[in-house]
Amino acid sequence: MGAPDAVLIAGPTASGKSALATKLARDYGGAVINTDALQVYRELRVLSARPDADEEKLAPHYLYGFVSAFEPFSVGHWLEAAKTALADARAKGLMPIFAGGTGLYFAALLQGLSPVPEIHASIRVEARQKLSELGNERFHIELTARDPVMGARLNPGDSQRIVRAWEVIEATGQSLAEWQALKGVPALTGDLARFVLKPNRDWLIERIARRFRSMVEQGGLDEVRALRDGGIASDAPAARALGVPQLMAHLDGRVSLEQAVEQAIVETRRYAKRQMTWFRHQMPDWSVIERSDVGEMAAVIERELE
RNA sequence: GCCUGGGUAGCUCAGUUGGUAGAGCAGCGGAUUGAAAAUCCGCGUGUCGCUGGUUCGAUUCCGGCCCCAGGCA
Repeated sequence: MGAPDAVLIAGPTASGKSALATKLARDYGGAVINTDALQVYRELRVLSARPDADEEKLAPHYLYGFVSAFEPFSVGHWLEAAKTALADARAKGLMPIFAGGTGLYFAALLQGLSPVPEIHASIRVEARQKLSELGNERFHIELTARDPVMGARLNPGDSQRIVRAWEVIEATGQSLAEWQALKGVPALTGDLARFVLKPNRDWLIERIARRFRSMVEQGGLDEVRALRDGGIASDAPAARALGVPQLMAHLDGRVSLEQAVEQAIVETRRYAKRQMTWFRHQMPDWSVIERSDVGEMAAVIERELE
């Protein structure tokens, strides 16, 4: 069947995606393109488990640590950057290998995003202020009055989505439901080899705990301290990265380091569970790889690519 | 050895004047369209230490045994 136009590797946190992607990139003359929402942040090398300089030397890497944790960032920004990276890799004759754990980013890549206009920052701020003034229940009632479809679709507790729905109808005069009914344009098409890693759960749980402890030993606290010194907003995406709120609480003297570490490990486990739910239901036709050794995973993929 | 307290969900515990039990945390399942490592929705998963007795019925009452913690020797 020959080489595919691109390889996609999705997997839960700590499943060994990066090492696998790098190995494949070396074996096939490819480039690794980050498909993870947090590994884009420059300031979070350790805590986001970003490949280090040595690993990046083994093969070309795109979209790792390329934005500031203090700047606004979202799927849309990532998708634009991914298109550029994809074109660049192809121009250099490198096989694009998308690797990461963010299901939404893969969805955006493969299906595109609905063409919702950019919402001005002032409206976004206003929406959030309104939510905190009114509280979820009343905010949701108000949203429903203006946008019955989204009001019915969303749960009042779902702060992130009710705010989004509100700001969209406020800024565009149209329901987010109408916008989302307009399909996006896929950014990546062609012959795609798609794989989702599904490690043994006990193995993954063990690895998550071990990895987080080593992150703390390798400077994780310093990264959090830097974010804090920089005055990062507590609702900024990078401030919500796994481990950051917990270590921040420790730096503020509210919990012991051990408590912070344990809590961060629990949160990471939950995240892995959510990721696996996404992969199971949103990516039903991807090839599942149940091995967890990098060499074995690569062998499975290489066999499929023959 | 004796005394006291305790053995109930993965953990910490509550409770049943006798009708096979429920909270928190953990866990499990699900949703997911521009902050997604986010945000949200749903679900108790159990030899009530073991063993006899009383009883229509025992996790609950009584006896014996085992285990844990503390105290006295």
